[in-house]
Amino acid sequence: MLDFAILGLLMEGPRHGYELKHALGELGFWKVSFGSLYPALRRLEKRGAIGAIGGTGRRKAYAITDQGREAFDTLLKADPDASETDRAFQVRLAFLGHLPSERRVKVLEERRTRLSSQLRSARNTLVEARTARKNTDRYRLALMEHALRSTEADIAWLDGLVATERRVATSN
Amino acid sequence: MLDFAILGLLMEGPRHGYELKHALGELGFWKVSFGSLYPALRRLEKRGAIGAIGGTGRRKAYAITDQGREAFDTLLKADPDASETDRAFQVRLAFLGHLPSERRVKVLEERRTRLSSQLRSARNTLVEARTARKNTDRYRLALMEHALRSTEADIAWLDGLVATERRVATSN
DNA sequence: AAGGTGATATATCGAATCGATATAGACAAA
DNA sequence: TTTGTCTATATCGATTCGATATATCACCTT
Repeated sequence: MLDFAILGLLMEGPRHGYELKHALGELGFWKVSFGSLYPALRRLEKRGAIGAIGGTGRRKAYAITDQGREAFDTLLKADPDASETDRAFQVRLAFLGHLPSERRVKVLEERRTRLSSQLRSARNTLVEARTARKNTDRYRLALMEHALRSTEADIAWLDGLVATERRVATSN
Repeated sequence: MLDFAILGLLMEGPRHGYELKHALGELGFWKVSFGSLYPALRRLEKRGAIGAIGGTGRRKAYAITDQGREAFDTLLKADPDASETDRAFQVRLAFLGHLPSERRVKVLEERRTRLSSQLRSARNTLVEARTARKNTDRYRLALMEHALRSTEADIAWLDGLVATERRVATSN
């Protein structure tokens, strides 16, 4: 998924490593480490998906190649399987604009389905943990409740995104 | 941190691997993989922090040793440095009950400080991204806004925990 | 009783990622 | 000049992940 993210960012123009790290970090959900980033750049370069173009001084700017654009498209269009990570979804979301509108809604709704089922099982676990007989630690209960509420918030957020997407789509 | 989590769970009694995985998963923030868990168990066993006690049939139950209890205590009391991961904090929180009340409040407030500064920089990034001249993609803006709101929610949650902790502490 | 199925449980592999650290140029301040 | 801070690339060892293999147990069906 880091490869996908790098390709996505380079779709908008050349960047060097440090810039890519910051651009990813600004999205708010992934402070990628140098130990991941630089090896990934070399991976992509070896595959011919990106190419180093001369940067200023010590900087080493990379640009996406035609082959890289193809790889990005493939990853973008591959429909996310059920086991997709939170992070994988967020990366996908960051570049969702590259997909046509119907596809976007589909991605969002699949994610919603997944979160809903997570929510259901989290609720079950929580009511169990609350039974006096288990006597779960206060802080652990707090963690469970917080995770549950975060998931609820995520679902509401997704609903908002779907609503916006439909509104924008029909207004065209 | 996985080691810490395992030790913490074993503080309450012997468990086998599968149980540990589920117990961690139920906390809602970490679905640890077998590829992490079993090597961790062996790591801890080699260090003498845990010991295998005969489990039923195919199960291999582990119990914490005196040395393990010491290791747990050390990790518990080590004050978290600024670079502590989200996950590290959550694990710490899961076992915060083992600390005396004043210490708990300190941990919570340090975390709050950290999140506040994250929030500030996220806000700055967001207003920048919103300027017309940058013309940031809609979904990327949505991600940034969502991350920001999640952080706000986390802070509010922490405030609640601190309030509860103080209330409980003074009522004793 | 025999066979099938699904949940439980341990184990291991290669790859991705992390966190820490080293190095060094650019630029500013003292 | 020296000192320090920010930018930038790079690499190391350890951790964690995701996938997969394998075996056992519990339960159901025939």
